Amino acid sequence: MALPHAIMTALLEDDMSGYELAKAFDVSVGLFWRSSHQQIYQELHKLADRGWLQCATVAQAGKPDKILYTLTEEGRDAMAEWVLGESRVQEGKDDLYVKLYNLSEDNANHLTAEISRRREHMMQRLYLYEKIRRRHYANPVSLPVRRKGVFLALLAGIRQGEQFLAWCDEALAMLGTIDEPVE
Amino acid sequence: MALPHAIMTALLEDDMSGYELAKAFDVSVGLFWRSSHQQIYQELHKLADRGWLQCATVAQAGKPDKILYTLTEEGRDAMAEWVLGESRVQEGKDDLYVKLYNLSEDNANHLTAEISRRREHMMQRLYLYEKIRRRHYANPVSLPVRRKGVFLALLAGIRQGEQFLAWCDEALAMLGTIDEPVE
DNA sequence: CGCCAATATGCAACCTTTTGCACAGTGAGC
DNA sequence: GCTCACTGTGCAAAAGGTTGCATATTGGCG
Repeated sequence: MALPHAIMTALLEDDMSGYELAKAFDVSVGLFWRSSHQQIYQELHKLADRGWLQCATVAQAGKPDKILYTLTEEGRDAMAEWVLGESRVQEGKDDLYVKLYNLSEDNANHLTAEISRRREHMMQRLYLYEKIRRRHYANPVSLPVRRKGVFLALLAGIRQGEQFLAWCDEALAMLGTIDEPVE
Repeated sequence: MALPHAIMTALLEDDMSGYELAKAFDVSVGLFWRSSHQQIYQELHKLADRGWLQCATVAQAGKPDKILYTLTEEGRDAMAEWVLGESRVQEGKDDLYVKLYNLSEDNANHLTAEISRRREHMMQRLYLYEKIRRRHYANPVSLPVRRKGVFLALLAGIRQGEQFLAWCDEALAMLGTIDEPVE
């Protein structure tokens, strides 16, 4: 289970509140381990209880108070240890492919539309990836070690995305040859 | 949630028992929606209660009795309806990438080993995919409609797998440039 | 006969994730 | 003053999934 570690990863460099964390997630580790703000708040409590995070209420000008979380030494140690553990192969779960097992003349149009939507969604995702890449990882060879790891994760996202677009095109071409049912 | 529908998909062509289903899963829909036998047995009960499956105890020679499940008309209707619904984009969750966010000299060797293991695992998976492809989907254009859908799912698996292997090689090359810490 | 492996089904406890809701402070605009 | 949007935190219930155990039949091997 990686959520607590994904959260601590986000806190490696910056102290953050739950709200900030939830937003930062959308453009960093969260790209590889998504979760909702409810889950994040809950997990932050657990991590603080375990002594891996420390928290402090901070007053802000023009905004409600926030609770700032800081990674403790114990937290850093736990992270280092976790990385050295076994990680299980993540098996895919995507109902799009289950639906494809049920392809028929009746639903070919619908599935075509779903794949188009997925394609569109992935294009946006790739646009985000490329923006991050250009901004922070233009020259990967010169990066410090940790950032090289982040770059590799980003690269995996980019490659997967590009591959998915190509598959969508193949799939759409094939689905285009299926005739609609006569009414 | 697609588990019930993945199960019904597996029962589209053949009636099966929970045990047979669990095994069939490993080489068909289960490739895209994995689940444990416990979950399958549980779900079969629910589906039978809902009237989407019918069950019958069957005596066997040389083996314990089994409970054979058959898709009902209601079940088929529910499937057809489900395919036409919205399916949400499946966000990836893989701790390998979270771990890469924590790359350091201390864990580079470990992560190299993990990626190698993943690569090996994916090679085996691809071998299975290719075996299925050669055996059943050598000439996709001539397939009946439903089988074309299955082929497209298979193709997605193959493409994703090949892309992953290529990424592993890139990652391993980059990790190879990181020096071990001096003891 | 005893033991193991394969076939076959299932419960119960637990953990994780999702869903829907609730509350409260602040600034901007009407 | 009212409403809206954004910031900020959280609970509670339900659904989904994992882990570990329990049980029973049959056939094969030593």
